[in-house]
Amino acid sequence: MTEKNLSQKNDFIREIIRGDIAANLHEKIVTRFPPEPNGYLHIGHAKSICLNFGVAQEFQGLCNLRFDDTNPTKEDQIYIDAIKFDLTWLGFNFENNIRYTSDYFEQLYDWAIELINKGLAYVDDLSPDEMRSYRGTLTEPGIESPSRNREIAENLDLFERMKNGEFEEGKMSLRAKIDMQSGNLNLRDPVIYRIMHANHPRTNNNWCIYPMYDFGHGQSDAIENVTHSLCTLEFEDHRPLYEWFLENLSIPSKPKQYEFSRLNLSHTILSKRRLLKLIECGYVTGWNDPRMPTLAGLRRRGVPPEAIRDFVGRLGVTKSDGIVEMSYFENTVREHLNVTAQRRMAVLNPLKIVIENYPEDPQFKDELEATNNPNNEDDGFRRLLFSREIYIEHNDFMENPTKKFFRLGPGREVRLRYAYLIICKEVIKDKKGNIIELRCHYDPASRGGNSPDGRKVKGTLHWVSANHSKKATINLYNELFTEAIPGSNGDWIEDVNKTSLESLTNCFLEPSILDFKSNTTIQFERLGYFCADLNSTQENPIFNRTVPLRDTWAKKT
RNA sequence: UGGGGCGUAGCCAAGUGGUAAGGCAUCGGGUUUUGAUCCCGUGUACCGCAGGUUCGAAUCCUGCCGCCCCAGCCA
Repeated sequence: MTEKNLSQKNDFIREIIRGDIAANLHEKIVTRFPPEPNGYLHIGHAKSICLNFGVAQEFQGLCNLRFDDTNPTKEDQIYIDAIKFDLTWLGFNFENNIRYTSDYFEQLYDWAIELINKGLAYVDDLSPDEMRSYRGTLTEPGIESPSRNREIAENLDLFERMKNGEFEEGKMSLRAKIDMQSGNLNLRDPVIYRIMHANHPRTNNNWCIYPMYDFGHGQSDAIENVTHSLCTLEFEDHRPLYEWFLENLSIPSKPKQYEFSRLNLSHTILSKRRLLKLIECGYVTGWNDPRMPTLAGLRRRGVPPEAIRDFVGRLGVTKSDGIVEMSYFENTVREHLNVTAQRRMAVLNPLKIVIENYPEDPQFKDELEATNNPNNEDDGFRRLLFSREIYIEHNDFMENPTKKFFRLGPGREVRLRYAYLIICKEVIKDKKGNIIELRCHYDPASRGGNSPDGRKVKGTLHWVSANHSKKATINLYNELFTEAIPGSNGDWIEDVNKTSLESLTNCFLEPSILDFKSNTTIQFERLGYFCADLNSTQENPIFNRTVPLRDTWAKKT
């Protein structure tokens, strides 16, 4: 499905919304994307982003970006900034709809007091350990805390003192009074406020008690008049609690929560906790390492945002959790790049060729014309300088060619793309027997790569002029994990791919490649899609491989 | 022996009682100055299993099996 018929998307969530609209339930559809600013956005978030913003767009509604900042010990302004940047890059506008759960701290506090006054919440002085043992287990009911029947007045007083900073962290907490027998552990008197003597990125030292997710989320939705609160499957059994608060509080609206399955991608991990560990342990260089499935990593790798949007759109939205093959993602990326990327030539592992019958005069200027993008005439042509000494890819030559190898070999003729037909006359080796140079002859009549007499050449090779090309470093990225599902045979960290990065430092680029900035991905013909790294300079060019071209030849051999 | 979900080809996924869409992958073939792209073709899916209802069930009922999530003062 392409983005053009986005409106045709049909999944259980959109079905529910259409039903609600038909039943005239809402004036306007409102959704929200609620990241916790404790890490960078990854492609799994992109699914939620496209769903929430997409739904709002399709039904002429609204989608708020709401930072769920209720845990100051884990959150940071740098993440808030990074999330905004990534969201904009992905192509979504939220400037007028930014919210923070911390905007509602005052209201949330009042609601907590409302709950106390209704006898539906109490201050507990159980320690975290005690609370755990009182909670029971999956199969045994919990037992009630001794504090459970504290007088309302005392609860009010204690809660006020919690707020005033009279207690240490962990000494007191505010709990909802629900049901210690419930089969749903979330309903066994969940903590709704805890003490944290921590500085908050936005409210600074105004508070030393902070609401828990369950107490903050639904009510924030209600404040924002969210109609459809879309979250992932693991929150399914939080829904009764979500509804319990809305039921028992004087809230302004009644949002509904719906859950869909989160995205799992093979050969990578989509967990902020684990991603952070990869960084901390030095397996990658940071959140924006090109191997990371983060939006920042994918961007640096050269993946266009359109491809990400299209990819998550193709997956659909369901409640069944599966694992999507990485190759599916790569294919979507190739599909976009194939039509948009300009073509250039670069040689990764150079093998020098001297064309013996080519003019030796250094003043001789031989300019050839090359198409920039066969899929887009508007990209026009460029001029390529040819010369007597060129580089081709080392593996485009075989001294003893196998039957189906149709590239260069002794006595064989191939075409140099946009240039000439050449024949290999001699193979030159060093003392160890390594091939270090080829001596060839070219056919002047084949200029442009044409075959003047109609003779067939099976191979067309990319090349670069030895004297005119620019030396560069090229990073080839492979899968971050060797296992499709990291950790399926033990510790996930053991499955980190030791060769996820191959850095080649003796590569040669056609000069015009240096004109491309890191936000433009181009194709190196016959190799793949590449883009300039963030740290690339004119003096020290560095290019990252976004994704290789499909290679059915390599596959067979 | 608790609660909540999910189970349609290798992967994603339509389907909502009338006799199994589509995409990706795979494998063939054609075109090609990128072994890319493009174009054609290619799958016996015991619709988790077993019963039942029905003229007819992936779709309804019952029972079973498998997988995922939940015992943070994380989100």
